[in-house]
Amino acid sequence: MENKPTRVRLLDAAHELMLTVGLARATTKEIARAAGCSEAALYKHFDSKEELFVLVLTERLPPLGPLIGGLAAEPGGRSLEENLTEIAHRACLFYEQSFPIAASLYAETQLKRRHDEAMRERGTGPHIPIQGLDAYLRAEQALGRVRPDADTFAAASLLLGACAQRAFAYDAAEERPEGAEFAARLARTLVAGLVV
Amino acid sequence: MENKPTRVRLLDAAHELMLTVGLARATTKEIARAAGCSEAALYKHFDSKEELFVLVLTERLPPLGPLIGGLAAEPGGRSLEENLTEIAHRACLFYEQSFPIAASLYAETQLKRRHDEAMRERGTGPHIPIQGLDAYLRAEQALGRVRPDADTFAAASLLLGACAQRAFAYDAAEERPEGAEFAARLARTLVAGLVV
DNA sequence: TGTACATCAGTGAACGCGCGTTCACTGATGTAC
DNA sequence: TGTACATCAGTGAACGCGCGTTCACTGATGTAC
Repeated sequence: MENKPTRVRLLDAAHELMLTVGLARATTKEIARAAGCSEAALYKHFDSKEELFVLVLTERLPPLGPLIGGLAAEPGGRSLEENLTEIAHRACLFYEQSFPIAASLYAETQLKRRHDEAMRERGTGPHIPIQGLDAYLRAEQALGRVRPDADTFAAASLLLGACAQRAFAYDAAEERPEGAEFAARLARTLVAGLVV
Repeated sequence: MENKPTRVRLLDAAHELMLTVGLARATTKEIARAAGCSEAALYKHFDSKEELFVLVLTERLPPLGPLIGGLAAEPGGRSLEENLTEIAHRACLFYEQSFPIAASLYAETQLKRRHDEAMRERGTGPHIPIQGLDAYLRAEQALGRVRPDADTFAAASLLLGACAQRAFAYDAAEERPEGAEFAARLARTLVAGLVV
């Protein structure tokens, strides 16, 4: 198929199938076929189908936490609203990509528990980006660019929550709001508030 | 088991198993066992396992849209922040209950498409509450209780997004924020904004 | 009231199928002397 | 250089199992005369 190593082709194929047909129909037969090798070859590279899935989850889903953590380390720079817009934009892209796969774990609660455990041990997880954004906002607060009595955790939850929900709320609808513009609108609204 | 009709016991059992072991392991054998009848009886009441699942999805998941729609019809009353707190609180409970089941559809994209189609035809779906809250905020805007230049759609996305994300972001963590307090913090932050 | 038949909710046992996994094997490449 | 053996990535065919589904059947209840 391609000239990548078989192991990589198998991870690619599993990832692709999890997105297109879903976890439940991503069978070893289909994965092997998409990777251009035999099912037996799959078992030369991975102990089990479940191990392959866990590796896709931990290796293929891009981390959002570090990205936000970096910003928290050096607040200031461009305006608060500009920084929040960029964070929201990246979060939109991140959730768009990772949500469908992460969500499908709810169909296999046992696999989900195993994955949750693995994330907890590695100190990561879906609540980490919220913590990171919270930390960034507190750093801005220290610089006087955020109101001293503002609830930074609630603000972080609002911004990232909207980006995450965007990934699934428009699946049944015609189309979802475009990421960049959506991010800018969220940031502006969060910064300014609803009343004067 | 209980003295409800068999059909209802089967729906209950399917619902319960979807939550506990997940869609993938909610087999006809287990559902029948939990309902206290034979697998054959299941097929007397439902054409297929998939039909049973679709019925759980459409009949058992409480609607959030109407609840918010009702508020939009009569804005005013208590303060804006109080109204938003109540909406957020109810949204937290709603997503907590429905998210795990709705998410597991991502593991079976074919079943998901069928369910998306059914929702579209009934004029419902996960984006409807956002529209409803948007409409409510515009009504408050007309009353002068929301800034005239505020982005009501962005605000609705922020508030409900945070409530939805709460349902899944804390699964791997120790515990999730308590709903009522979380709702109040979100509402206050959204109303007031981050800068003066 | 008794008899004959119809309807209904439900069952135990079997069916075929597709799944994850393993088996014995192959052909190509590397290595020791 | 030739020979003998080791290693390695990979295969085709089979395995047993659990799944969704169907089959022929049962016992209880209703109904006509």
